[in-house]
Amino acid sequence: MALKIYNTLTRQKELFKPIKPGQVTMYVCGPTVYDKAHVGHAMSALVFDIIRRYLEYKGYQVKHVSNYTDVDDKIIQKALVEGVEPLKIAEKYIREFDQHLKDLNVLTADAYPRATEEVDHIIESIAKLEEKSYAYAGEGDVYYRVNKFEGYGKLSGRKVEDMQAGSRIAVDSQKEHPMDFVLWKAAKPGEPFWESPWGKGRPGWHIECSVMCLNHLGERIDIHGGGNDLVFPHHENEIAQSEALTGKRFAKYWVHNGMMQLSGTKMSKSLGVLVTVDTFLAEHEPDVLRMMLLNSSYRGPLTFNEETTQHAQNALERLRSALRPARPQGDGVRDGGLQDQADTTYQKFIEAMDDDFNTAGALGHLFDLVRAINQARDQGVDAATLAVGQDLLRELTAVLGLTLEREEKGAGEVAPFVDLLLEIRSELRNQKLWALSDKIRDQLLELDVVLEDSPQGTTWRWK
RNA sequence: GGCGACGUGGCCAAGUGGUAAGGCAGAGGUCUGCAAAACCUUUAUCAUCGGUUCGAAUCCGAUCGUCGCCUCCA
Repeated sequence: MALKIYNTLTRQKELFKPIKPGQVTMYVCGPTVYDKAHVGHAMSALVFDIIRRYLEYKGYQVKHVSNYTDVDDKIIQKALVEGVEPLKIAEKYIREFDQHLKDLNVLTADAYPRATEEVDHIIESIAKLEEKSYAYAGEGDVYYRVNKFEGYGKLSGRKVEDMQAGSRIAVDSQKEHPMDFVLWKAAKPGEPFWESPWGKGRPGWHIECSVMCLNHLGERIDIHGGGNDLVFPHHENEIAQSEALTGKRFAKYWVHNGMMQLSGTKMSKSLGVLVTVDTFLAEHEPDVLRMMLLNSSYRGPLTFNEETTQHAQNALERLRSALRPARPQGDGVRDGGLQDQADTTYQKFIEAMDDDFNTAGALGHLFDLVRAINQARDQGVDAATLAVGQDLLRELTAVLGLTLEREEKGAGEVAPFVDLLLEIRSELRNQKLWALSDKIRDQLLELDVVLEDSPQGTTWRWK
């Protein structure tokens, strides 16, 4: 079976063939750290986490790098307002984001480079671009000469002429052409700066990614990812820079995730329309967000609201229902067709995921397995038989990054006491003392312990 | 104005030529002392119009609508 990935560059699904067999290099654009992260940022991280997990599941060795933009206008502005060093601001939000990634069960990347740590390399690269006359300086700034790069616009499908027509681009007097973009920004008084051949200044936004990519992953990479709002100009400019520098095709597959929508528009920091990761995690478990993504296409927009969140929570519970143990004193019925269903599920899961990470389709197949497992349990199969389905479910949900089995708060210590209560309640029920036995059930529920009676006995679980 | 994505049941959503997966919600039922859970049954002709075809949600064209990018943005 072969994996296909939608490539923004060619606008079609392509057979995935990494540059080096068995190995994948993946660079994902991370956030500019000037404020708290919102669930849209988390979405991007989660999408590429799922992609990475699946690639690894398929046996690829993945080298994953994701950056932080830790110097730019907004960070400087925020620092000014708060009266602290810009780097402190960046540091604070990087730490927060790191913690979010951990909380969201995102696998740790091989490197998290920061712009400010690579300034030497950035300067070298700009100088090299200048040498090759892809760049020119003007009053302390350095610009990229867009018309010098032939393929400019190939990723976003625009033509330089068309964009000129749109009058939204402010014409900068230093620029030879309105579409030229800044590689190096001269420092204004009070701004952080680094010494360079063009004077004191700092890197422009686009160059850092080209340079960090080059440094950490090489001249050519397999997958370059980010939100689809980065296609233009950011990724277009990265291509222009990197390919001008190396003379080689930069990224083989450009992968972009859709935007998180809130009340009909893109969730965005600048618009102030957002739900922060903190807010979300205060009310929901991390898997809920992941579940929302899994139930839709990573490339399309994703509506975020109370309803879609609740749906995701409920769907998660449904997956978990399959992992409940076999009935106590099950009569040991064998099979129940679980093995067949497991085989089918596995095959269809792979098929769906191979089709440009069709997680919604893959989930659908997992739910078929869930039903089969629950059916088998109802039929009274023994634990070993049930495990055939459950083990596969655990394996495949793990590929998606879901952690179905939660750390139960002190379950070990509590269990004997709950079991004792169940024993007493069982005796009460035998004597038909319903009021008392219901009281035990109700009060345990208040402590988040759910009792479930069945003809074979009573089981309990955490709510 | 330019470029792009999309429009499937109450909601989310899969499905790219042969008469519509799955989840959530709803209804009915099985089980149960009751409840919960689970299980069973049940709810669509795919934005609109036209075309191609023996046959289209699936291909082509037009229309309407939604969203993104074109300025910082995951």
